[in-house]
Amino acid sequence: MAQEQVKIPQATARRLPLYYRFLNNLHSQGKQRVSSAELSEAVKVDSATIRRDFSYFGALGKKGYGYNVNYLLGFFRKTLDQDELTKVALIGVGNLGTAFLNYNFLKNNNTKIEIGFDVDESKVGTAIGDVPIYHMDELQEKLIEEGITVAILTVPAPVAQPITDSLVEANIKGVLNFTPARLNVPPSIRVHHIDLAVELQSFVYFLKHYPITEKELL
Amino acid sequence: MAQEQVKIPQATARRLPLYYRFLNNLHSQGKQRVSSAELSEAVKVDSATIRRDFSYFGALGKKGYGYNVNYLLGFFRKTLDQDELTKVALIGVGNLGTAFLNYNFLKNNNTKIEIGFDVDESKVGTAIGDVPIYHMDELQEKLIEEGITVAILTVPAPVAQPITDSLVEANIKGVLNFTPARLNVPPSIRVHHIDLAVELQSFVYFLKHYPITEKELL
DNA sequence: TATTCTTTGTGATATATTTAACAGAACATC
DNA sequence: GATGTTCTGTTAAATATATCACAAAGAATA
Repeated sequence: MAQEQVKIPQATARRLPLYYRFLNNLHSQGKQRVSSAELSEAVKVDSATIRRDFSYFGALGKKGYGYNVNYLLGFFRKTLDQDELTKVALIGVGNLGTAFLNYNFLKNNNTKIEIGFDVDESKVGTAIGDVPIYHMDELQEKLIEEGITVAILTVPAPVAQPITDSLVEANIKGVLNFTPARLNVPPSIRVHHIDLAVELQSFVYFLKHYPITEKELL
Repeated sequence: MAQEQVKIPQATARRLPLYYRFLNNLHSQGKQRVSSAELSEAVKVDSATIRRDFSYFGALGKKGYGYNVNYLLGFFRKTLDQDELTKVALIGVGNLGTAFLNYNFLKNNNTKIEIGFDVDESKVGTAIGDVPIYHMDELQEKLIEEGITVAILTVPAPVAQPITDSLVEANIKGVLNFTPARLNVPPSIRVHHIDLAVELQSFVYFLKHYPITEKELL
């Protein structure tokens, strides 16, 4: 498993998949080179931040030229383990879950939803976006069988914790939690929480209380 | 429109809706008081961070006692403008959009999706979770008519920019963008970008490259 | 009332992240 | 080549965020 020499800041790590996607776009548009300023325009991240981010991986660009799209893409492919597939399970095939299944992470990706689970008998046995749906009763068995260690949790809030306990027993290592519940897990397990209601509410709060500054208007 | 005396840090502002929700939970469980340590356990935020967050609004607690749930709830209700409803439009009634419509922000909320838009004729004229769906052609007319200034964008990536341009013309002030596209908008308009694919990919990157530290295992 | 216990609010500090600014390397042009 | 231009990589500084640690206020108990 690839491990950086020097630890990459988390903020940088979060932007890597974004850079990767836009580099892919540029590549398929036939672009050969790109400057941090151009990339900044596309991904809406300050160009100094982009240069700094890239510099954690060494000198990837050339002064006066910019970055070679192919080279950068190849580099990130390796760095982001694009060759090594991570299998993901989706727990809860409601509207949000179905959105994930239909998205199913396009081409060029190292991440694939392999299996879905729900309690709804009308969904069990079907496939959505080529992903087979199993009954929640088979959760542990199937996860262990497939060696899946990452789960996306899109179930109703009241069952989030019991299902998480079950995931933990099935040896899961990370849970991407889209329910409003805050999960209790052993410290060896990573949970990342994305709360759509909170996102909307804090966005509205920002709109009301944080007027656009002079500086931003420039 | 309420405006703080002192600017609240953004990180704090993002946590406010979370606190508010958990305080509501406590209240409906009949709890009278809560300490920062208890709240910390529930929302998974360090207790010192919670105390600091609260302290931006003044001395809301009592030493040796904690916080009075009712008082705090009342205070946040005012602070978060829970009495003033913000109307939101949902653009794009696919799976993700439908998830939002069905969620529709429960009781006690200052945020409500009032109207949805899609191009799919089979959806136009129906209502999902009590929210009426109109054709995208009527976007500008309806938004202006209803005085809606916040939009959730859940459309396919290729149409994200043209639709955003249309939203801007209709006087929208904020866009919560769930498409992978990075939007170009005038500087007076706020965009918050939530990219589900990037979230998943960077989460997987974390799992692989950031082993749990000693400290976290305590 | 005296004593002990609890828990806040915050100064001090640590950690993390962003941004400005620019020297110098490499490109482009003549 | 010589000259001017472009654009990186990075130093320094600013900004933002989180956490420790503890005095002091008040609650609880005896």
